[in-house]
Amino acid sequence: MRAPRKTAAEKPGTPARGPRSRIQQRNRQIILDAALEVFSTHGFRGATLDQIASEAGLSKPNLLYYFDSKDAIHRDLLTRLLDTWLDPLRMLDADGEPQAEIMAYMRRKLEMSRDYPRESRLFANEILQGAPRIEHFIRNDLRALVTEKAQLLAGWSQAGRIAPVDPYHLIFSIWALTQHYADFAAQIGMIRGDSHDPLDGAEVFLEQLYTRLLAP
Amino acid sequence: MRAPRKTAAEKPGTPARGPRSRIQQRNRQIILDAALEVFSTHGFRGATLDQIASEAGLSKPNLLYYFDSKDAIHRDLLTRLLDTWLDPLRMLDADGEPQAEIMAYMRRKLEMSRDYPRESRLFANEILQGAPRIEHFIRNDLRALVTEKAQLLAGWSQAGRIAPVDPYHLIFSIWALTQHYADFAAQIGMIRGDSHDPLDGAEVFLEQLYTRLLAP
DNA sequence: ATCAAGTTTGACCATCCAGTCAAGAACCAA
DNA sequence: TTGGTTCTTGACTGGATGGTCAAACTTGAT
Repeated sequence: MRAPRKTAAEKPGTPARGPRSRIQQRNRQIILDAALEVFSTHGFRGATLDQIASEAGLSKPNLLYYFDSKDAIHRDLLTRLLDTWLDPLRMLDADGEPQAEIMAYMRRKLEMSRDYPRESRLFANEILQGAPRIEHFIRNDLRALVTEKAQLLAGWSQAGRIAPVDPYHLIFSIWALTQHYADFAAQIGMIRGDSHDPLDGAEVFLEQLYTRLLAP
Repeated sequence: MRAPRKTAAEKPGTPARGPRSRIQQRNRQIILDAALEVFSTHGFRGATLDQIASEAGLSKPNLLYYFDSKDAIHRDLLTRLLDTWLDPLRMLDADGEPQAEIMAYMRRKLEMSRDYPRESRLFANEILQGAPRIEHFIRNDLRALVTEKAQLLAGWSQAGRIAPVDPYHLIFSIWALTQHYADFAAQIGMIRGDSHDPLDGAEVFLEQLYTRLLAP
């Protein structure tokens, strides 16, 4: 009776599956959205359940009716995030035109900073703290994907299809440049004026940068 | 008797000045160093006085003999950091050779990521949270400096001495690319292997990048 | 050696906060 | 309408944490 719809498939640790009532689905979504807002700006320890509850317009015990713990909410957010975090890089196509592929990857990452800045900050917070909760993801999934794509990039370099560049630093540079617009948005806003869109001009600049960097 | 050497010059808010005993100087330094370690990885809320005390090898009440509060330690760290945070950009010389000046600025920032990664992460944490404690610094000091240097860069662009680039995004790109190696060091380490120096190859890559970007 | 000032700490307090619980309210199928 | 299920919450608990304090210890100038 503690957790709703407790079925065999919903053991703790197993992501909750199966059908949920409309109220369940709606409130879980509201809670996750509120929690994303709070966790992404205050970090895990800095966030309180009361803050999240207030942001969600629900009572604190009510949150804990839908999620087992503060940690469970955070874990859920991270899990959903990581599921899609790799997609842009995964789409880098070995059969495509090298420059266009890299440019498209950069554009996809920039879009993520524009459309999901809170997710980016949640991730940044996690890395800053030493990535304690996603270490396995980085060491396994992310590492494997980066290694694979770095080899692809290295191949393009050696074939003279792009300039000879260190493929790892090329990937890191795309992460750094695109995520900066989400993670440091507060700073950029204060410098350029808060009404100014932080990403204004970013795409043109980054296209210019990578066009010049990659030209063979 | 609560605070040591309480003189008129040491009102709260005023940075403590005047002579301090050797023990004072030594222990304040030890505390600040321990606090930097803890704050930079766990953030302000995530850090506890017990953690800092343990890291410093002192008792918790002893910390509070040297600093009025947890907040005061954090404020002290930030103040010291901001004092030097602007220096690399400030040194960008209007009378120098444009490309060499920008390259030297990039190198100075990269050096800071190498030599002071904890300070970089402390700063990053603060910005992620919306920069509540350093808003005035960013809106005033940093904003003025960036505006000034952006005009300098714009002048160089218009004079054809460097390629025509958006000066603000040029500055942001240097921040993003250099600070990434400090702020996301954990991720880089997990991908490239923890024994590998995260900054290995970074300087060469960034020189290549900015050489190609800035060539008129 | 002496003693006043500076330094250290065990014990303590007040608050905050994650999580519990039992009772009540809303919902829905029959 | 009825009765069981799902949802909601006020009141509470235990532990963590920032901060206090008085007493004890150390230091150094005389």
